[in-house]
Amino acid sequence: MKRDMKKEVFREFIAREGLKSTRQRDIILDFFLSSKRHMSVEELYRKLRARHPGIGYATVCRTLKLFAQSGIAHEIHFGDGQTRYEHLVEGEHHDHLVCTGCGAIAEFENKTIEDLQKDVADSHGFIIHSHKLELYGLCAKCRK
Amino acid sequence: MKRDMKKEVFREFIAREGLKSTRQRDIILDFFLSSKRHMSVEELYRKLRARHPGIGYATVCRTLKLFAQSGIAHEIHFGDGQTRYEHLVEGEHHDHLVCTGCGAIAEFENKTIEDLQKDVADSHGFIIHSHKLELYGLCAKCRK
DNA sequence: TCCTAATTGAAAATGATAATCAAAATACAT
DNA sequence: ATGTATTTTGATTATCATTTTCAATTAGGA
Repeated sequence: MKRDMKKEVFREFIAREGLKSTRQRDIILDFFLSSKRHMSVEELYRKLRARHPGIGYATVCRTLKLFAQSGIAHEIHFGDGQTRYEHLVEGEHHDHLVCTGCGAIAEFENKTIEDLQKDVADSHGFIIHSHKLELYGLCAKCRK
Repeated sequence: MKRDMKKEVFREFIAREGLKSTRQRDIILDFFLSSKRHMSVEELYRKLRARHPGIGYATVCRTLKLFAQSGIAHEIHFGDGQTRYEHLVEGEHHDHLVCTGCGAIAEFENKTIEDLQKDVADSHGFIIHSHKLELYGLCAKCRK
């Protein structure tokens, strides 16, 4: 399934780049893939540390960056100074609804919006490589 | 016109909050309003400093934050670790096209996209307070 | 003018990430 | 299995943009 596919993609990335497969990378990858999406580095480190006290913060940072480079994860910034990573299969994309009340994050995709973005870019002579769309507000629970 | 209106809005903000009108705030406001949009704090500080050597970095940071609070400016983050401010009249809104080649920034507005965003939010039970849409790619010059 | 509270600028603190570096681990050839 | 060159690790230190601190200054009302 998807999970093993990502592990395979990362394995290939490691091999292609001449990097090494290590105990720490395996542990972090397993933990990352079985965690909820959109975890901040700090949060992931804290939770991982409870089970694997030996792993350093620097290693977690480095390894998450590698996940992003390999294409199995994506780095996201919501403007709160925390870097978050979400696991993601290559080519997949979605945008975020962020609740400013409780911090909940919902994902969505909207083909029409993406098409309109392309139109906007065209009219300015730009070629888009990536985009970021975030909607901030209150979720159903918090708006009460 | 717009420029004086913003100065007036800020003046009212200062009064309402029980803050004081100072020489530094006046200088920074004038400089900010007559500068190009999307300046980073560092860039603004550097240019301001050339004309007014006495003003400290901390004061510039603090004052720009006040501009944002008063509603005459908006804080933006493009993910490069630099905070930028743009001057803006209350209620105005636009999104950005960012050239990853030369750093050029173009602005756009698209009512249809905004409407679709609202639809998305509705379908998730969210109420949107703000949003961020950034398109990253190459501008006409850099794509050659 | 006087007085109190806000503001300033310089320097130190913060907070998240990145770089350094000696020690440990890995991959590969033998 | 062993050696060895190379990469990786974890602890520590550095970085970088912003914030905070704090004593000195300044604003604005009494």
